[in-house]
Amino acid sequence: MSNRITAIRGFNDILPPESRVLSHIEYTAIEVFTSYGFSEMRLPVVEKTELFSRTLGETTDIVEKQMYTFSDLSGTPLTLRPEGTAGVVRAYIEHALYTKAPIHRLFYRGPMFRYERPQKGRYRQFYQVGVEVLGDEGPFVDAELMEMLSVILERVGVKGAVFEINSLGCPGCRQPFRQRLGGFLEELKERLCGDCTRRMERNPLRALDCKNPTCRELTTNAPDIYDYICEGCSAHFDGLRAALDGFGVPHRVNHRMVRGLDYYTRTAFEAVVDSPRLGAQNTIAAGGRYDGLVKELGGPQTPCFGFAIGMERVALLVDRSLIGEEPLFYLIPLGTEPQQRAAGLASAMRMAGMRCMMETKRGASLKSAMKRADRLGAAYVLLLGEDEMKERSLTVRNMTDGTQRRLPLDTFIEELRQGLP
RNA sequence: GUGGGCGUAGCUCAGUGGUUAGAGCACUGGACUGUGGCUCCAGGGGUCGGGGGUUCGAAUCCCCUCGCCCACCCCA
Repeated sequence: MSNRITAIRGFNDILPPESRVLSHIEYTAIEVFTSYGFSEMRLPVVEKTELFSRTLGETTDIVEKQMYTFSDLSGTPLTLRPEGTAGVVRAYIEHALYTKAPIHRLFYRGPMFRYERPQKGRYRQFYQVGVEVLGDEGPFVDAELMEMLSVILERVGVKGAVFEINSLGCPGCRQPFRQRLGGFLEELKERLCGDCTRRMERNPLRALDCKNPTCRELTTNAPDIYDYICEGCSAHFDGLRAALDGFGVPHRVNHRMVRGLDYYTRTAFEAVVDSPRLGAQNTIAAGGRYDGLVKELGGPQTPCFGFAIGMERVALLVDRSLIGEEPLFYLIPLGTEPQQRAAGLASAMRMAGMRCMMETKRGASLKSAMKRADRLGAAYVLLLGEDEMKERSLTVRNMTDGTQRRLPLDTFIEELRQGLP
């Protein structure tokens, strides 16, 4: 047992029935995305390391210590994608999509990888579905996409999500603010917690997000980004709030919210849920605007907005009773002649869109076959034995209430589909 | 990277120095030879996470190690 090969830390096998929850979220999200005009982009899971180190920021945690980086046999440094946006932008430029339409609405899905210590709602391989709008400067789309996200959450039964929004300004106005904030923190250096003194150099904005009560106290009078952002950014943020009101999306301004990636500009947001089911986590989806990224990667200046949903986190909150399942029909043939006949019947049922399984164990007793049907959660058992064959019929047993009736072989599919007994 | 909790059957766990390590659930079969769930009976299944030590004797005590979970950090 101990020398068996197991999956590696933070890489989980997602088995039924849990896998169904993930599929349900993904399916729902894609359906909603599609209704908002998004199309799928299928992207590689591995990219050149440089793509991430350049776009996410050299000093971000992800780039510094969370990337799965390795060299392939040719010696090229590669990285398992830690997030989706960089790849989308890379592909957008590589295929010159900006020459094909002024605005693109794209979505992606799949696993992301970050080397972190796993805990509830956080894994080394985790799944996201995300969207990106490229070529629209907002702020109306920003709000539209948040509204789209709220629709998805509502459909999968996640209650109590709050949208926290903030403006991070643009490179022009963020720089002075950062400096001013750096100076402010410098003076408090001795009294701030260890984490915050470390944050000061790397990313001073993070200190604003510290949970330590002393730090919170000390930073109550910290400079507010609102006093620094330029007119354009300020108008954009006001526009966003108005648009959110227009869409009826409840939101909360959080001037201290910070994003972990450097490429964000202006709008940043998080969908936050306060629930013990999420463990220490509270963000289930997040995103924002990245108006400078396309240009930085060699494309034309292109304003963009996007977000990603953390599927495992949403899975912790979904209302599982909303995940419906088609009834399962379990076909049990008894004897050689019925067995030969059964394959055709099962095939016809499946063709008609019904979910059907057959007892495949040869010579199994009816009792054990019934037991298997029960365990598989069959809604109905279809019994085909010598008696039935003689009168060209089928015994249908309702596994919930135990009632049975005979239906003719020629018409039973029709009858079952019309009204389930 | 740091801290805490936990590793005994497929799962949930009992057993804290003394025969051959147990229970419930699950699995297979039977009672009930064409009828599941409830009941009863039987059966299969264990390097007690791994290694070392103490002891006449270790699942149990000591040391080391690996793994899982949770939290910090950070994030989806």
